[in-house]
Amino acid sequence: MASTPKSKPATAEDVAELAGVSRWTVNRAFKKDASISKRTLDRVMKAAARLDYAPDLLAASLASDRSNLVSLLIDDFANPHKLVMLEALTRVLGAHGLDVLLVNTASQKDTQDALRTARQRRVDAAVLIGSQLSDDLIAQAKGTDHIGKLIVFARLSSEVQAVSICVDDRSAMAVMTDHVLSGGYSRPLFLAGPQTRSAHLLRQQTFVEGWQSATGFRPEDHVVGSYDPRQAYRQVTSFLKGCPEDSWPDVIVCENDALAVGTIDALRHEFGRNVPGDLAVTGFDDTPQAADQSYQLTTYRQPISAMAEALAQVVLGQRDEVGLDRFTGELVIRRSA
Amino acid sequence: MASTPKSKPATAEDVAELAGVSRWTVNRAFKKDASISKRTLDRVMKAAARLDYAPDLLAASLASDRSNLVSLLIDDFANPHKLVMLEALTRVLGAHGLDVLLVNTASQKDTQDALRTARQRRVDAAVLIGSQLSDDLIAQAKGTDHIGKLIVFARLSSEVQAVSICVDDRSAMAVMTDHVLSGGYSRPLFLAGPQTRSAHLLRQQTFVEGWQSATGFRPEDHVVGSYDPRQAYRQVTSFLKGCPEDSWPDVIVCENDALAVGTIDALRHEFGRNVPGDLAVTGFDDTPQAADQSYQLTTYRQPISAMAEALAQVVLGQRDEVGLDRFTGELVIRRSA
DNA sequence: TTGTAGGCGTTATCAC
DNA sequence: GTGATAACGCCTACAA
Repeated sequence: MASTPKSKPATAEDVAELAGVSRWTVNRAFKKDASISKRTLDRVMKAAARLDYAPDLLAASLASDRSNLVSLLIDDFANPHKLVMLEALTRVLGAHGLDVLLVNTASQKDTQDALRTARQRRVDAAVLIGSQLSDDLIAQAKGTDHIGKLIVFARLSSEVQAVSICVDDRSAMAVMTDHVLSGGYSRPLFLAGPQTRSAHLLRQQTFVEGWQSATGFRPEDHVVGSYDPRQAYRQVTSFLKGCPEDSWPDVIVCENDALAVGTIDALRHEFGRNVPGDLAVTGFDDTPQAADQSYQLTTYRQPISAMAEALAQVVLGQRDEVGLDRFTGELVIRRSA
Repeated sequence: MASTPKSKPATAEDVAELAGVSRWTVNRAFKKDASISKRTLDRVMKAAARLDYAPDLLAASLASDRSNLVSLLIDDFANPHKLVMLEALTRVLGAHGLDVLLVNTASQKDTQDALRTARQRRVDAAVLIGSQLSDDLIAQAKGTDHIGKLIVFARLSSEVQAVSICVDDRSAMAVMTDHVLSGGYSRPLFLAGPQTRSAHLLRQQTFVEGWQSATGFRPEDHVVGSYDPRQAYRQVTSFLKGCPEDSWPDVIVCENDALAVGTIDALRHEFGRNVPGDLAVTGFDDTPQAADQSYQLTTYRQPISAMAEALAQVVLGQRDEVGLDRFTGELVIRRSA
């Protein structure tokens, strides 16, 4: 129907000719401000429709130095929460006219590459949603200076070159700590994810110190190598197998839901324990699984959509970059603790 | 360290000047064939390194009409299997030098938009990983003709404009049917996902007809509105509540794991049944969850990485487009059936 | 409101 | 092997 199939796409020039105007007028017609008369605009749009014309974003980016592209770097696809974030980010950024470049940075080299291509594609921002090594990578990254903006999403970064968009881990974990304290448990265990930099230990630190100052006892902790439910399953299993029966925890506070889900499974299937009957467990993130009847996980829900919204505004330069690491979510109390 | 921070990125021109060659030589140095003398190449590369130069992909795409960009359209983030696909696709395409544009096409309008921007960004291919409406959308889509390639991934499409990369549903489901038949069940139920076009009914049809021709009985079926474990949970619950006790199925064959997981949860938590003790369940996809102790789901594993590899080759024009809808995976037998 | 230069940083192609 | 010319399709000025 429209235009000539199999041929090259129409350009502003073609439309201009058909509409009887200059091609600059055509380009203007496709911008929001559009200082153009209604009549010519109509004519242009009609011609454009007939030729199935749409402005070339490559040429536009090249000329304007704004790509409306954001690249998302993810190094961990084992945590189901990543899918939730991707959904929110693509939805919200898309609504703002920003396209998303998704990059799998499973290896360190990949992250360097990703940052380099991000620059080569002139992305307006590179967003790290990685769990691991973010800070080290940012610090090392060559060419970081030419990337529009460097943003760490859903994780606090201590790197000054980057801006963090995340919840206030300290206050979030304080709320969780209070809840756990009110449960009357006496032997808590904190299950942490991969240890990288100091900023990442905030949840653990907040819980441990909060508990200690309230009870006088310093909780145990254990570290899992990645935010993967299956790995948590294995590590929790071997850890608890090494624990004398009488020194078992009665509540396991996990750094996030991925760890919590693996923990609950291990407790059930490796040790035949009930949650919360024999042992309580808490998470962080409120992934879809957390709400399942099988888990009914007490957790903390981050305002992902609002955070994504903030990200969009930062990228578009419509928002001040202060307070972005102070988002507040809410405690979701279910049956697991 | 390198170059001048906060300034604009270096161009080939800058490097040329520093290396004492012309800028065309610089550009040539950055291509694989590189018809260039070793000495000048060294000089150029050294200069490039000093200036932290990297070719501008926007300009390259504009001039060459190849963007090395593939856009992935996803309309359903509730199915955890999507994360597995995204991991494989980003990993494999990335290894081939293809970047991935991720687009959330939750609404029909979004898909049209996505296809349009795909064209505007001159993607080399648009890949639909949607579960719903793919065919209708493809058929309606304006501007489809200007998109390098239109590919439907992990789903058979009957649309001629698109090429499907997927397993042979018929043979895959035949294998599953045989397995279920050998289990000695007598009242199977097929749980299907959203019904769209005929191609999508292949698994159901294969199972139903296979069972019928083997036993003489035509299995019941039930339809779930989306590939969402939680929705499956609800719909299975209400469906079974309407079933007289004596006409309950003894095996539920699900179109995929998302439905199977929701089904198992519903059986356990709404009806107190055991799987496979009281009832067997099968899935399709072999998502990570399927391997969990909680489910131990018998399912069918698609060769996602190989399919992603094929996709890369098709996009790069290195592969014939035949047999792409005939991939073969393997039956994964666990405890659920 | 509309038209005009000049330039964005490459690639393709042809000279040397 | 290297240099040069002409696109690629648009945007930011500025002039009419």
